[in-house]
Amino acid sequence: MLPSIKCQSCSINQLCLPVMLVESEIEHLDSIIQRKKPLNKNEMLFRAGDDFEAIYAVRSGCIKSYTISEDGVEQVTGFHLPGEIIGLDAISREMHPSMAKAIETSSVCTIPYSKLEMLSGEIPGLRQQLIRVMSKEIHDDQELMLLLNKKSADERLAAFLMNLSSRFASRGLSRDCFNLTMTRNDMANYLGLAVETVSRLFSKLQDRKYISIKDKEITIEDMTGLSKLAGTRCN
Amino acid sequence: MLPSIKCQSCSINQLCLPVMLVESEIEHLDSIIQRKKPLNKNEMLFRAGDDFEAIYAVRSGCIKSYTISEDGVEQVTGFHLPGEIIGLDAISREMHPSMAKAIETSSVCTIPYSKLEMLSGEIPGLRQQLIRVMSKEIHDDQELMLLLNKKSADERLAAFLMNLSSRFASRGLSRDCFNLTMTRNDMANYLGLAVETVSRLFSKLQDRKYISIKDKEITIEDMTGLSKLAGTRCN
DNA sequence: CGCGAGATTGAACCTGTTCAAACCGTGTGG
DNA sequence: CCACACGGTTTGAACAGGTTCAATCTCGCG
Repeated sequence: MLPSIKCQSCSINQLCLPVMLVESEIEHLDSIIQRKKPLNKNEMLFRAGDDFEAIYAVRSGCIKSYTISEDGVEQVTGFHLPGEIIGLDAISREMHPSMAKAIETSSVCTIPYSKLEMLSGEIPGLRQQLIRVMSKEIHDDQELMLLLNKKSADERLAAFLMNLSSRFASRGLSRDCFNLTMTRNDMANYLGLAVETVSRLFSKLQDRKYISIKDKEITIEDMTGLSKLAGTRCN
Repeated sequence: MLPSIKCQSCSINQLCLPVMLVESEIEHLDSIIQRKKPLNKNEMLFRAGDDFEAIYAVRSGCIKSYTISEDGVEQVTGFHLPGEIIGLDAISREMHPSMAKAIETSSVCTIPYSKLEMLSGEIPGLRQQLIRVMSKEIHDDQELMLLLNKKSADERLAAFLMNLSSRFASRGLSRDCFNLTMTRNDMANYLGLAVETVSRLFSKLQDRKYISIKDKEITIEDMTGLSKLAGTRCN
């Protein structure tokens, strides 16, 4: 518990649950939130089958969420950046159907759901924001389905990079230079491709001067080109 | 407006928003719901870009929801049976990002969102159920992503049929004999396959006595076999 | 009867997978 | 301090699942 960190002063509170709240309401929300010590790389936040107690807001770092099918195949369902909420898929069954793991040192805010649910009865703005966040997740998932179902490997990777880029930008970070903290494996899994394919595509995108990569750091050299690739083009 | 139809007497109210409500609350909910005349086959319920006014509950028939990407490619995102709620992806942007069309004669209940939002401040059970429905949709979408990303064509079709089967069963209908109201094209699109592939797979599943098809009516002859196919197997 | 949308079947093709090998960087223990 | 092991990445070559294109079939409907 780190009492010094509060929603009121959190740099990303405009991306998170407090968006529509006034000062006094934020204080109220803040009072139910628990903040534990940061998770180390590869540490689990929750596992499939765990009782549903709380939803989580990413404060820093990056959390990977994924499911495992009966036959043991892993499916990465998302990479969550600061301000994003995790665990919403657990509400309906009161049990986590998916897992969440830190892919780099990350801190999260724990929001006990029963308290949030009560509070949302009192604060209309909180209720609205929670529902908006869920609605956005539904919408984003549908976009992802389109991506996975209808696009070629090139388009998928380009779209993935553009998506990351704009999410970093909306957090006040650079839109054309950022770290790819996840492994090639995780990316490939998320995009429904083989690792080898992703690796080849990175090489190709570099050859064609769309991007350049140094270690984990990617620089988008030709944003319009890449976005065109993500959209319509086929090769 | 058909005043004779009410949530209180609706045969599927235990699958719909009223699940957790007591009689008086259901009445209240019912009072804000509008019921128009049924939609004909191929009639649109809403279009992408439409202002978000309401969410919809399917009462009878089947509604297909789908998106269209910038480059005009259609992606079917779901087939909605009675009791299911449509339009939840529109809340966050106050605009419909997707389309919904009746694929057979269907009736829907229109639930004006501003009124629902207000009512959900007064009725905790309604708020909870709305959030559960959204949570379930998030979860279902993730399962679908796994299906599209990690499974072979055979597994996809088998899983699709099993999914329909169990949804019909939970509506008190036969779990092993039902109508496939959607076209092969829609199924293929939804599953991320070519029409031809779906057609071939149906033939194959019939040859191997998993199912039999007569016109639009499918009978599942070997439920355990089909579910095994949907799960682990590969050919 | 004949038209047209949807469904089925066949055959060639292509994108992305799989298998295999090598490479690179980092942390660990002798 | 170096050797080595190991996870992650890259590259090459063969393979396969599903697509694409084209032709035919079926059925409902004017």
